[in-house]
Amino acid sequence: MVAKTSTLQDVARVAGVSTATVSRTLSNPDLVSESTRTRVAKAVQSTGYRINRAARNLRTRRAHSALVVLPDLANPFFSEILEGISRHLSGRGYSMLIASTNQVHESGERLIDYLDNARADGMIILDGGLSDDVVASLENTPQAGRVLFACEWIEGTGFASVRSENRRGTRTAVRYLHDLGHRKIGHVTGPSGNVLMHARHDAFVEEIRALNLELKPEWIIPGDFSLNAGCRAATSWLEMDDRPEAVFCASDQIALGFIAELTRNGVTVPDDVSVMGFDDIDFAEQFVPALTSIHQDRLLLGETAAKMLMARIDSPEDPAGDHAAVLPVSLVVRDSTARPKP
Amino acid sequence: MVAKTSTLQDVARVAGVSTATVSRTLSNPDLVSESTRTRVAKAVQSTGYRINRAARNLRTRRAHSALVVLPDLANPFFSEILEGISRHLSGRGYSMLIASTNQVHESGERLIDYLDNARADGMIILDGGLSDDVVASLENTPQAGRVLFACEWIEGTGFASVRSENRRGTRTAVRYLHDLGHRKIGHVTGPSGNVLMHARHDAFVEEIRALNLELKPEWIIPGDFSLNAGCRAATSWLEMDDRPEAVFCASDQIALGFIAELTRNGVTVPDDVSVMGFDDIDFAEQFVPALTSIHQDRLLLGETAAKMLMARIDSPEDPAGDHAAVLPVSLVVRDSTARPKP
DNA sequence: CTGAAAGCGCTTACAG
DNA sequence: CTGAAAGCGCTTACAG
Repeated sequence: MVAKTSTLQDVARVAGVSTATVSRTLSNPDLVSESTRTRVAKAVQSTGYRINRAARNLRTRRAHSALVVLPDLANPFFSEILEGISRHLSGRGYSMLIASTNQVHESGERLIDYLDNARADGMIILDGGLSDDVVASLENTPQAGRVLFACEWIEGTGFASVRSENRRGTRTAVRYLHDLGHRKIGHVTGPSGNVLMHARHDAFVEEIRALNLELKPEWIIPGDFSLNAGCRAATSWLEMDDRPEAVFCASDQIALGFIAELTRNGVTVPDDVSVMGFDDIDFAEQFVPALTSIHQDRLLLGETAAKMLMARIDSPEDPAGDHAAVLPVSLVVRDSTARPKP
Repeated sequence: MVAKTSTLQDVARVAGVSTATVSRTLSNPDLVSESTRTRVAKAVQSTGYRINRAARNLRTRRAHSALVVLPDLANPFFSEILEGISRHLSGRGYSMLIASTNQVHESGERLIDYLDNARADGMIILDGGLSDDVVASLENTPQAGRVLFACEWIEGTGFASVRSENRRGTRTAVRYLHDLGHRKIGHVTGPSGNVLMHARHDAFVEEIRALNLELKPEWIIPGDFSLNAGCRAATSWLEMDDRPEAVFCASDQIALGFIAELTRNGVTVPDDVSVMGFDDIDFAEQFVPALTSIHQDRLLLGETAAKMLMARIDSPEDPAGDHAAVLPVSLVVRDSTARPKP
């Protein structure tokens, strides 16, 4: 149909007005008389005009896009957060760019380049494990206000952030296991150095103390957030002389790997040991046994992050809304936890 | 450090050369004398110059980014494909934009706008379920050569595509179940109308016929690719008078839901029924029982798609490489399949 | 309400 | 090997 893409000039010529008027009609129709408006509309129709974003971006000094940074694209934990972010962004006419920290690193690119290069107006970072120099580059840029952390964060920095109630969720989990009647409760942690690992580990210990429960050092099993870490933790558990009768895992993936490995070794969950996770990923409900977990609203987390970022892009010095948001979590009881056997 | 972003002009001034020379030095160092090169390099250093992509994009008529279109961002099936795509793209200095078909639809945007707006130089579509008018708009644009389908495709169109060996994988699965000794084999299908559903369903029926096996109509259980579809299929299976003793599911998610629901009903896999999936997602290995499946190399699929797209962006009329690629799949035997009980 | 004109920051024939 | 100049396609004070 349209052989060549037409420009504002073409539309102006057809409509018999200036390019300025066409531009106004498109971005600010109120400034233009109704007759002009309809004339331009027709010209846009007949020419099949589409705005050239590169030109607009250059002129307005806006990229009209935001970058989302993940530690690892292959991790399904993030997909629903992306959905939430994308939903808000696309509603505002923004595009969503995606990059993973390992790839940015590999390709020799720097994260800050996305901002400096005018490729993105802001970024949402889902990785609290950035190296010190990357963090420094982010802090020392005039655009630091347009950098936001979600899920994870970096202690001691001033970046805006969104996260879930990690501490409260953890304490709720421990209390629930305690309420069931368990007195010997263990914990499989996230990766050492990770902020979520710390938040959940510390809250775990606090609640254990608050409940006056025994806590043997070996009941804290170091891991990372993966299925494999759960499998390894199960091996540790099996080798213990004095085993915890309930285990709170720092992620659902850990919990599922833990249960799978136990099942392979003839241990039954929850009859022999109660197991809980954190996150409430889709599979938690379908696993056998279905996993008791702490639910994170990942969609809301993504939407909130996008909303906060847009506020900061719109007015960097005085953004509307919060600088930090902490989203509620909830206990979801399923079949992987039970009262201890008498 | 750098108060204001500096431009090519600033660098030129500091280096005492023209902007043309700076530009050449940066993009085509060979065209420039060594002394100039070092002088410019120093000036770039001292000014903290970063190229403005919007300006370059406008001038070169390239967005230097590609769009990846998913049916649904929340589906973890795609995450590893994204990793593969992103890996190749970032190596070429391209950014990756992500959009989901439902959101594009909701926000009133059209897919083709990404191309028309000069936001993306090409797109990789992972959704064969686009509506007819969307497909038509894609076909009728001069940029149709820069649209590529991956995983799924649309029958009767000329778009380039990458996919896995769906038919061979399916026939391999059926033959494997037959080799184990099963003679009554059922199939839970993907969503009706989906190209993958058709490919796998048709190949299933063909192989059953080739092996001269009985196939009762009710042994073909309609589903979609989800866990829930698997649960529903299990209910159907439980209600049958004459049950298939082995079931090939069109996706791993189906297979896992199927097994979970059977387990809840006291049926043991593989003792009472053998179950297979397709995809070999991460969870397949960790499920109890670990799932026998057909492995798709999703990372390679993503990389191949990106490579093909880049070839088409580089030379639209005569792209290097294939117009269609079909990637090998492989059988992964685990614990969800076994010989029939005597 | 509308237009002429400048300019966003690059790249690239063209000429030397 | 290098520079002057045009131009990519928009937006936006400024003036009327």
